[in-house]
Amino acid sequence: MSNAKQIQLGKGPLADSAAASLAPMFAALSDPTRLRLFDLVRRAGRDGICSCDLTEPLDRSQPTISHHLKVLREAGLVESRRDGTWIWYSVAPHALDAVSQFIQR
Amino acid sequence: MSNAKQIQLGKGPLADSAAASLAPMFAALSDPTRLRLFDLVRRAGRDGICSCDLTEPLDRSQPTISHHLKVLREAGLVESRRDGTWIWYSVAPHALDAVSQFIQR
DNA sequence: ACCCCACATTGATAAGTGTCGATGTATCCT
DNA sequence: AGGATACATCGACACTTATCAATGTGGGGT
Repeated sequence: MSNAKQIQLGKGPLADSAAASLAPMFAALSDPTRLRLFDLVRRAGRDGICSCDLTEPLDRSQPTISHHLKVLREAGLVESRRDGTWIWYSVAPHALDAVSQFIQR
Repeated sequence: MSNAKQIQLGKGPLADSAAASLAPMFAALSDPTRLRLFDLVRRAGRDGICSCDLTEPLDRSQPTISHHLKVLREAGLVESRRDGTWIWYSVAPHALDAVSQFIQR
């Protein structure tokens, strides 16, 4: 199932509900560490990237990375897939569609 | 003079400095009230919109709106122009260029 | 000079956030 | 079963933030 929210961006002023749905996505990208984290995941493409390969390049503790990944996941920007001991993260399909739609409008 | 930061988005992983420059822009849009505020300013086009016309539709106090406008201004997203007693806000040129560039990359 | 209006700033408060060490949990291997 | 590894959760801390009432500021108008 998809975690993506259906955000209705009509032609009129931005609705209260649309703003409430959009804001968390921007919030998920509002931290430098999380931005780089998302960038690393995105670069990994379809296969995704193992969480264990994210801790070192970002110079943060394992719990901190885990926390940020959770934020990205709950914002619907990334997905996780379990593979034995490892967990692979990849960009959720249409992750940035709503954001992109708002930006160019 | 322009308040826009020159953000270098190369081909490699998102640099620490780029993330640090980009994050505040996302942060400026990470609040529902501020999102709608920015949307209202953007809809006003070149002429801009008076601050006094923003308080009522957003259902927030005057100091709160003033605070949010300051955040948007310091993020380089909007500009202000004084006209007697009133202050007119408009979208800064190329305001969302860096954000847009990051999104589609 | 005076008052009114538009807006900014201050101070306060409640809530949220980034970070880490410690601990918990799940999976694999032997 | 027992140990090792990958990841999540908890608890704590310092810091930030969204909000408002009260107050400050600065430009008209009379």
